[in-house]
Amino acid sequence: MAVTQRRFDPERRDRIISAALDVIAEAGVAGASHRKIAARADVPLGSMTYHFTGMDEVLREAFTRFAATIAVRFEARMAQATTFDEARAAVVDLIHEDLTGSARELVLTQELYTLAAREPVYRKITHAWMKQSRDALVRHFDPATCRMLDALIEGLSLHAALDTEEHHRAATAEAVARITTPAATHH
Amino acid sequence: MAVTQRRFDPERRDRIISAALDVIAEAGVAGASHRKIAARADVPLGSMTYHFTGMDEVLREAFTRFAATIAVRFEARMAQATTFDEARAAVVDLIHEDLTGSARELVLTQELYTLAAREPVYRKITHAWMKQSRDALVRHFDPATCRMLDALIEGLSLHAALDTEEHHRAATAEAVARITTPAATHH
DNA sequence: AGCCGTTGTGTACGATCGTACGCATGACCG
DNA sequence: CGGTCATGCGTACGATCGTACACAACGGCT
Repeated sequence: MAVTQRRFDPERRDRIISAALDVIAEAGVAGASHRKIAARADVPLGSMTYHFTGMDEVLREAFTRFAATIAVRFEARMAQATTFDEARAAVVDLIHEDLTGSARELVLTQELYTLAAREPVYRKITHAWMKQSRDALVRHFDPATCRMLDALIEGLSLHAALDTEEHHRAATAEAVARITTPAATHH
Repeated sequence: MAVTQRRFDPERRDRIISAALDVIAEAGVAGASHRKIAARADVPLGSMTYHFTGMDEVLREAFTRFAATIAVRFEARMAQATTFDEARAAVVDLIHEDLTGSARELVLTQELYTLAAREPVYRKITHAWMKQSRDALVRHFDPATCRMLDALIEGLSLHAALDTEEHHRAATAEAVARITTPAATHH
């Protein structure tokens, strides 16, 4: 019956990972089960244990892909900028366009951080993500500033996403301007 | 005989909430169950449904208490400062002493944020927390700066906690100095 | 063409979950 | 001092979970 196409289906594994991200976005890591993910990916339950050693492996691969996706967009956004001012503007765009809009991405990011807070394995993923972000920034700013700016982006995005009142671009731009301006040395 | 004191035992409810925080810190919201929490609090399973309508209520009260605890410490730290420079130093201390050290608090914070990212009910808790933090800052900085500084604190704490390499106080101090120094106006 | 081994699937089991509900227990009042 | 009723507990049930394992389905080799 033209049905199964069982051997050599590399797409199956990918579909499971995508489905896992969907399920996690909707129900959280807490609510993600082999059964739900299998149903969402339209694969039999047995496929889960066949393709993955356990839920941990699914989560690790899912979040690795997720982090890579976001990081690539981050890099693309920063690569467009050529001048210092454009770089600053790009950061503001990044916070307001990319990192704030989607509830799905906010949720997935937080789920990942929660895992990373508890288990070092997931921290590798966040660490790679952070490094990739800083590498995208270092073309425009000095290394020390990159760290501060990266942290500021993180905080502003999170607060903008969780806060009820709207955050204005002007305020973000001001914050970015400040953090990228060396303070007068004093002692 | 002063023993069981079944009626009017307000301590029981509190113990359950404390136990819930312990369990969540260890096993995450995902791994927290009525049974585990009851066992940890040394109360019968039936007490869970008796004192709370469901897990949601337990989580809400637990995280409300947690957020209040952290916020109070935040306020205490900031209240010690009298001058502008002391306030800046207090912020640096806050990041390095209070917010980075404990794995338990990192985990609980992230678990809360994850819930807040998905459900508005929990966002009320984070919102109140953020407001309380900003109120503690506003004695020393202007409102706009408070928002930026609050976001910076969030980002720096998170990155310091998740990053493998050590973050130095000097870098934090520099970031705080920058964010609390108005940028030269330009247009 | 027909066997064979790899690849993938269906199912059944034991554990654990939240919740409902009947009953013990002790406080309070007459 | 004893009856009554709100308070709190033990237990049992149905649902859902991850996983093991027997077996179906096919490509390749002779």
